[in-house]
Amino acid sequence: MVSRLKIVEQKLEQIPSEKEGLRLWLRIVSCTQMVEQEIRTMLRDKFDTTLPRFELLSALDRVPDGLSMGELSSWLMVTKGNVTGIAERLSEDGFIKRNPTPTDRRSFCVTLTPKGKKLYKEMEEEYELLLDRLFSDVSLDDSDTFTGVLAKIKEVVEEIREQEG
Amino acid sequence: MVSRLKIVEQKLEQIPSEKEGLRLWLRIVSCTQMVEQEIRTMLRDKFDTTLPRFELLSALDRVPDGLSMGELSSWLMVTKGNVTGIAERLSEDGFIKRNPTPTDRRSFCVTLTPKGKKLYKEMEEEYELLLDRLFSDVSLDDSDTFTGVLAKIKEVVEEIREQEG
DNA sequence: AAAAATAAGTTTAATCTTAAACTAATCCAC
DNA sequence: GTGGATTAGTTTAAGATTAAACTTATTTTT
Repeated sequence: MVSRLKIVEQKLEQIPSEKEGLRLWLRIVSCTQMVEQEIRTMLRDKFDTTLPRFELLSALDRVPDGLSMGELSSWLMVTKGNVTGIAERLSEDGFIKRNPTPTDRRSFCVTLTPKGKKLYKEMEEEYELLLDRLFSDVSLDDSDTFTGVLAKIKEVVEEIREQEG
Repeated sequence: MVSRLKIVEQKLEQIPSEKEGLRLWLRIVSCTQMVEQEIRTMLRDKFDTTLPRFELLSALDRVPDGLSMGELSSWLMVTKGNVTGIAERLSEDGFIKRNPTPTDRRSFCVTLTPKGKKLYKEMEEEYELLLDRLFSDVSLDDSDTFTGVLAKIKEVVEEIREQEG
């Protein structure tokens, strides 16, 4: 049977080098999963919370006037139903508030409560500390190239979406 | 309220430029989510299946001798409990088989059935076609830089894990 | 060889996630 | 202003995901 430690490397070694797109994609995915795991572990150990909850609070912190459920869904790139659930639990715990919108009775304006703001500030500090540490070895030049590649990929996705629906 | 289309861009604009690590991380995450969404949609529309199921079949296809549940868990970078569930459903549908291991009665050697192999081959073709398309604009040079950056980040994660757990 | 430690895999309980169907409110065309 | 389309958000049903507790088997220690 296959050696345990080499599993992830083996994954890439077995891909023919002409499949450059596939190799690159698998590298991105595994890196992303590793970094996310670090963030999750930190959030759980230090704040007994989850990444989706943190991300929702983070969105609200950046837009002090609040966001609607649909805007949160776009911002977080998850379905509206998903936002409903996370927001419900955060609301029960008193971290966010769903304010009615005067101009549209279907809509809410979701904002952080003082309690939520306070918690977020504490989490944000640890979060940015962790990211600084994780990305410390990436030079500004590399970062620029990297950003450019990501932008290209996103553009292609957007093109495909326009073409196909 | 905030314009719908610009939500994701606004997310990045609001981050101070000195927080380079954070910016880069958010770009990676949003790109990854977009690409994953395309893959998920393709798998659902064309094969009525999900990404985790595809990934498990993919792992088994690359190691014809089979993988244990624990190896699948490492390969896919998810918990063992998660693998149990996905493998159970794939097994019910007749795409994989869990063979007993003669040397260890606790362990299984999971392999693709002929039906599973056939399905995977069809999916693989579409999958690679999609990835080629998505990554077509990325030059080999950029790809190298990109891979280098990803490797650096992974190394840092591994260092942190050695230090702390 | 018995006891203790480790390892493989499952189970549990909770949360996350999605797509699709749904309800209610708003908008728009006429 | 009525009727049809759109939009905001929820609900539903199924699957994915996790961490922690657990069961059983293997290995190590003494």
